Amino acid sequence: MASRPKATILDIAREAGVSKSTVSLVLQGSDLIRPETALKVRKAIEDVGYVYNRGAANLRKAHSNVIGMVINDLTNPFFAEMAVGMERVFQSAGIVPFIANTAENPVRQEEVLKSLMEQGVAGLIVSPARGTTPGAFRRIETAGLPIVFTMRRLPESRIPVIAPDNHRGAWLATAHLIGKRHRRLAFFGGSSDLVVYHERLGGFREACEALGIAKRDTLVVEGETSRKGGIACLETALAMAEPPTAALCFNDAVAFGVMLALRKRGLEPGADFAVVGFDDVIEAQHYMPALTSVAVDSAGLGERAAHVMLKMIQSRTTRAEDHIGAVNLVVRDSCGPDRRAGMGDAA
Amino acid sequence: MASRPKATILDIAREAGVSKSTVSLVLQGSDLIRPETALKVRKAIEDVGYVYNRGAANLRKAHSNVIGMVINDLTNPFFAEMAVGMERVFQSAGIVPFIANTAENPVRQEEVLKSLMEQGVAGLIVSPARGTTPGAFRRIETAGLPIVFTMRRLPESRIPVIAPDNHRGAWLATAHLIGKRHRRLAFFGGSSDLVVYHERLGGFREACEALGIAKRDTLVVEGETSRKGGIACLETALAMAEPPTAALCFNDAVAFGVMLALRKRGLEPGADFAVVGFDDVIEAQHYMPALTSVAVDSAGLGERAAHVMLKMIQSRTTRAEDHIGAVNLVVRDSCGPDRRAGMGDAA
DNA sequence: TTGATTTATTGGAACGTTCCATTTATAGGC
DNA sequence: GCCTATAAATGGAACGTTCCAATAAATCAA
Repeated sequence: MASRPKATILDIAREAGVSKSTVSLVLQGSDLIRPETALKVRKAIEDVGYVYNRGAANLRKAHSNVIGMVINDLTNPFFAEMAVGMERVFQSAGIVPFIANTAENPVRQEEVLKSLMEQGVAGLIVSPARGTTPGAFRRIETAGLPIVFTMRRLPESRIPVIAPDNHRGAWLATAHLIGKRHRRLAFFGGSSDLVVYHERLGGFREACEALGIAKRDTLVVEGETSRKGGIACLETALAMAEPPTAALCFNDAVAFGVMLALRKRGLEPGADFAVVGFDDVIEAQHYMPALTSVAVDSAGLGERAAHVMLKMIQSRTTRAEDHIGAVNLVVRDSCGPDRRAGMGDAA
Repeated sequence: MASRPKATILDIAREAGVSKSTVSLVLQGSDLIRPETALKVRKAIEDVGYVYNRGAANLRKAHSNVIGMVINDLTNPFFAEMAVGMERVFQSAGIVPFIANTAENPVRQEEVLKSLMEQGVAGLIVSPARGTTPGAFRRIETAGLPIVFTMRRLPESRIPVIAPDNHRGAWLATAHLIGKRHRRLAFFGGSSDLVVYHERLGGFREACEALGIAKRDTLVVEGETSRKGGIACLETALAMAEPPTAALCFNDAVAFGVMLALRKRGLEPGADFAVVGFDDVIEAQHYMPALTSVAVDSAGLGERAAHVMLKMIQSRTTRAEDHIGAVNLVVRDSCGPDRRAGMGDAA
């Protein structure tokens, strides 16, 4: 019961009547060992309740087989799905990734990265926390540790990025709204300290311009990227003199918030006000009404990132191509045509 | 750029013109070192781009400061919240927990546990995967490693458990339904290989019996603990000769599925069929109609589990009290009275 | 000045592995 | 029988820390 001094390969060696080197070789599955000897050793390993000390091994081997995944928000199903996609790939490569959550806190992120590095990880996949300072990854870069970013990029960093085509996604969604006869459009949620925000907002703006929506007929409301943020955005938008009739939301959480706020005001999402989300989390298809959203295949991007990381480790390089994942607009029930525009047409 | 041989305390010592012992002491913040010397050393640390090798340190120190959290399903917001609760506690204790996902796969769980142990974790918090074999944790127990279970318990294990009061929660929810005049009740979702299932179903059964619902008027449908499972459960239930008018669901995901299936059949959840969930995930309050559910405070239980773990590590013990968390029923809009019963009364 | 005491610093062994260079045992060729 | 080739097993140094015991330097009491 009491934790006796834990067994080492020397204990195994004694138990099996061989040398520590032999035990080491058995542990590594070497074929230099006679099968009967290996069997004997394996039995001893069981008997003494041995657990391998990877720390000691890494001291000699230099390269571990653990990879760190640093996620900005695990409670967001979008990032959770991405993490699971990565895990799938690593599992089949015989690697156990350790996940750490930063909760969008750059300080926490710093601690987490430090700890992971001290642990001697072979590589790092990071979805950076909001407000990450540009220098936060310099230590890692100078250490020559393979690292990739997912979903988010940092302003002037040269670290490879695996992310969806935010610009095109926003463009598609905006074009869809315009195609439904909406003429006064809003962009809801997000804040300008995120590169993703600029990408999505940029797509929105360009689509508006290209498809003949005047700048004065567009409204941009920054806000939290959560349901609460969405609720707030809608409130401010509807308080305007000439409120928009449709909104592209920074992400699905914001969109859900907008739909809730509409309902609370007795308005029907889709019929009375069109809303499009971004990310297409699983909940999107289950909401009432089902949410039209830009699908980014988070799990697929996670897998991709994992593959890139594996290749980097294998080829001992610290460079890799960026990958911009395809997106597509999944049209559901949350954006009918602008009613007033419709009526105007018919009349 | 190319990864030069990484710096060690010896490099620092040379750079700063002191001995490695001095560097080691500085690293540990010892007050045996003259402040000016410490400063000099710290500068050298920066200059050579040193990263601490915890593996090497653990070789001597025996006790690491990393804790493993093994979660059965990170994509389930219920478990994600719990994980975040734990993290909060560990963070303020200066500990970085490593999270690993098992995706309800006992084989994967085995790998993950092995890897965590090899890494030399100081303790383990585990939410066991479904179908975990009873012997899966023997290695850990014999190693004398502190371990606690959260949310789920194993049949004959003596490992401490932090879990909600499932029995009472189910009792409360069932009583609520009966109080709403429902007389034919169902229990939807879950499967009997989970202890939690028996606890919740037991609460349901006892409440029925105590409050005068005959066993033949209750229906139990096993199923996946997901939306899909909920949909399937409702289908089979409504295909019965005398279908139930209300259901307690194994968890919220099942409840969401049931509500979706009702809508698909043109029935209104709440008015036409009452549904109660379990866990009270954040989405519950945002659904239409808002879901009545048994709140278990997953984040709180996570925090509790983390505290227990810290205490175990600190007191070098492997035993701890079980903790059964209080639950309470959050009544929202998803269960009106049985219409027929109501009409019968009025007539 | 000398010896005792305190304050800073240091060398060296130890931790549990891996892996190279050896040694020992086994087999084959003649 | 001896020599060589192959197969199997082994000892020892090294990896980067910590920490004890020891030393060196500074301070103090006499």
